[in-house]
Amino acid sequence: MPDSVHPLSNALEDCLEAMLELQDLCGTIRITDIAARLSIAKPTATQAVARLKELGLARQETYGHVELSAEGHERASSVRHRHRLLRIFLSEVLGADAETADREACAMEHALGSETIARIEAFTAGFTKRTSRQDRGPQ
Amino acid sequence: MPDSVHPLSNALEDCLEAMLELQDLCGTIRITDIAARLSIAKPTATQAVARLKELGLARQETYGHVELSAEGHERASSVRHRHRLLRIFLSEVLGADAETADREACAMEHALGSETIARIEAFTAGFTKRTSRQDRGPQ
DNA sequence: ATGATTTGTTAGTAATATCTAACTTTACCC
DNA sequence: GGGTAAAGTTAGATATTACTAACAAATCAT
Repeated sequence: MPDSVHPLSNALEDCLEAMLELQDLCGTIRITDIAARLSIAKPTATQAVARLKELGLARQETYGHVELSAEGHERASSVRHRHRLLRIFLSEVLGADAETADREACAMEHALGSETIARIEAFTAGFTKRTSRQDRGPQ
Repeated sequence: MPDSVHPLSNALEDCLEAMLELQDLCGTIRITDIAARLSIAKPTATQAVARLKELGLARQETYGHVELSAEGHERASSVRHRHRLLRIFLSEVLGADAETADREACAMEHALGSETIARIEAFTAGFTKRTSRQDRGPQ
């Protein structure tokens, strides 16, 4: 492991998450696409990637394409997991509309520790089961 | 109204909240106490208050004591309300320990819109009622 | 009332996250 | 293959939030 569990800023976590999504969606990660996805200017994306490189979470040779390191991929997956979970919680459990759920999931994903995330996960799972069993279900 | 609903940064919302608590606890608001409550250096507190003054949310004559304006008080109350609600939600509904609930409520309070806050409020109220009616309750 | 303590401010620095403008590379097309 | 378009970088500026060190003002206690 390159470095212990340095906490990342919101901006860097968002960048990692965008990178993972782009990886899965396009097969490659480009500065321009990161910038578009996060609605930031390209130089801002360049700089964020530079920081992630310093932290050992990304790799890129100048003017080349960007890659997540193993650790970067892990961190990114964790962020994405939180995001998805919170989105579901906000929409399914609380009844928020899709757009609000996504926006606020993105804001919350940086605020909660893994313990709380696990609690929300369990709670959401229970809620969904309870709710989907319309009236009587299996006993 | 001095200014429309300028969104405030987390730091400024935290400052307003601390000021309101100090107002209620001590009757006065001092830079030193704001700094202590937020665990920031005194010059940082001075600076935050200066910004709040510019925004019409606080009043203070140099070296004098600090006050919330009517609008500042409103905003502060809103932040505190969110904080308290989220703390209850995290501890009562999700079962987080008191310390975690408070810390993460403080982080979440800046991330959620009033609509979502209202949803959490309703949900928590329902949950508490449902849960406190131990087994049978009325009917 | 004066000297020491506490409180508050100023000044200067740093890190983060932004931006725009200008430049350099790379890629693509004919 | 050479020129344009797209992608990426560099440089320089700004705002926010934070700090420490040094100073000024207010309070307090004897």
